[in-house]
Amino acid sequence: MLSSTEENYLKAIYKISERDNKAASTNAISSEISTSAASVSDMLQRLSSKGMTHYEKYKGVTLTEQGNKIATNLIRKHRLWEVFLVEKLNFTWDEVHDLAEQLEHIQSPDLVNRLDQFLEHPKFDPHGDPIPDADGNFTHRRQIELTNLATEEIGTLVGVQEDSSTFLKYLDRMGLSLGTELKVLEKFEFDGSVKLLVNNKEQITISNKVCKNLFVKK
Amino acid sequence: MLSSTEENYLKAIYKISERDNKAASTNAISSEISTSAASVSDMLQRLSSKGMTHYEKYKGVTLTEQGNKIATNLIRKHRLWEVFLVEKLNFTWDEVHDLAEQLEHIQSPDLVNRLDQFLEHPKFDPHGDPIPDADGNFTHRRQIELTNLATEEIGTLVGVQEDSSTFLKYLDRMGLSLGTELKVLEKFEFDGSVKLLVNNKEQITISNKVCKNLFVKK
DNA sequence: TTCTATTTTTAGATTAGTCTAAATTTATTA
DNA sequence: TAATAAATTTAGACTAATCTAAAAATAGAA
Ligand SMILES: [Mn+2]
Ligand SMILES: [Mn+2]
Ligand SMILES: [Mn+2]
Ligand SMILES: [Mn+2]
Repeated sequence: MLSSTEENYLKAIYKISERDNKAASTNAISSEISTSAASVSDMLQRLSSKGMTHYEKYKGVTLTEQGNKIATNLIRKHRLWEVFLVEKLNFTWDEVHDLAEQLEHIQSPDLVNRLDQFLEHPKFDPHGDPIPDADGNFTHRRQIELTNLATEEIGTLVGVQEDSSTFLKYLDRMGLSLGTELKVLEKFEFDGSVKLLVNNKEQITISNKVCKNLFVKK
Repeated sequence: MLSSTEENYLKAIYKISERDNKAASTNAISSEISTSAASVSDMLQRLSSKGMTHYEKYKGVTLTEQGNKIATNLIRKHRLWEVFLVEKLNFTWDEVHDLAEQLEHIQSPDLVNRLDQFLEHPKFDPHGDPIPDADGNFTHRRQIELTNLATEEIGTLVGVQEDSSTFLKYLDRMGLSLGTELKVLEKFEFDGSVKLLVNNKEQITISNKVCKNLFVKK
């Protein structure tokens, strides 16, 4: 049984390895969880002695099968709780992440599966991220960055890269939510901003930075 | 903001003070939370310096208004989560306590009230214990120990003293649950055991120890 | 009231997780 | 390839929470 702290390290390693497709470096973990590199270095040795990670000094760290299983299960719990908070308790999508960060550490063999059943086995969380099943398998979805949509092409918003509260609130203000249909009207080469037709109604212009954080399905 | 550990001390102090109607002693707390008296003594000084308790060396400890508020809110959260687990996730009443012990420490100003709303403001938890409202007020119910029911009297089972899994499972086996109607058929003076008519159907005999753990409403 | 038993507190040590500063290793650049 | 920069690890210290053993205070009994 791992502590919440140890679990958070596993999650960070999982996230970084997936993003960069290589072993997670001490510094990467350090900035991911806002902890000093010295503390991270220390923890990596402990996690390895517990069989959670493969670690060679100065070479970075990867998850063992066991570590991967725990990390995946944490993600499963995190995302299921987010669905619960939005669907059942009517929280908004920008409010649930921090709460899920706490709830994902609740220890119970049964709870997560009962929650899954209660929510009717959702495949995606409120931010469009896939929820792994009990065996750790993710539903894969063909999605592309909005920046890769050509002029006149149409896509449906299915996910976001970032899930900071400020970004999500900005999307709400712009009338953008998961399922929204977007048509690219014009792409401005100057700064990469894009003019969109939203749900065949309003026209809005969003910056390149926003574009890069939106995933659509053609 | 207090740690889970500190919160558990406040809960223990609350529980003991209520039960014994006096300041909680170091030893009482020690046995309540299975921690050495030395550790308790140490923690009591810390809690007092944080304004959570009134503490005088060798004289025991009581909660301040602030400490009381936090303890009451923990009980509120604990019991609401128990209702959630039983009503929504179909856990049995003997499975939920340990999970609620974890869930009660989730920090969120909003969560508990939304949960309360989602559950439609339950007044009692699955063990018949009252759930305090947002202001800390408990619903009081006139209930008596089953041992105080005379022969031929009828009562409805509304609560249990103990909520250990073994006791609750025993009650399940005997066909006893909250709401069950009980008629006292015979009281055996020899060992204090009692013969009951359950829901006007079966007859069972239960020990004095069991009797003392059951609350009924006439 | 005085001795003894019980309760409580203090002293000193331990573990997890963290930090800063210093040392070491690896990577980059001239 | 040698010097320098960056990344990583080690050393040493701190806090929260715990323990055991010892000291001190209180309560109970003779
Ligand atoms: Mn999240
Ligand atoms: Mn999410
Ligand atoms: Mn309980
Ligand atoms: Mn209960």
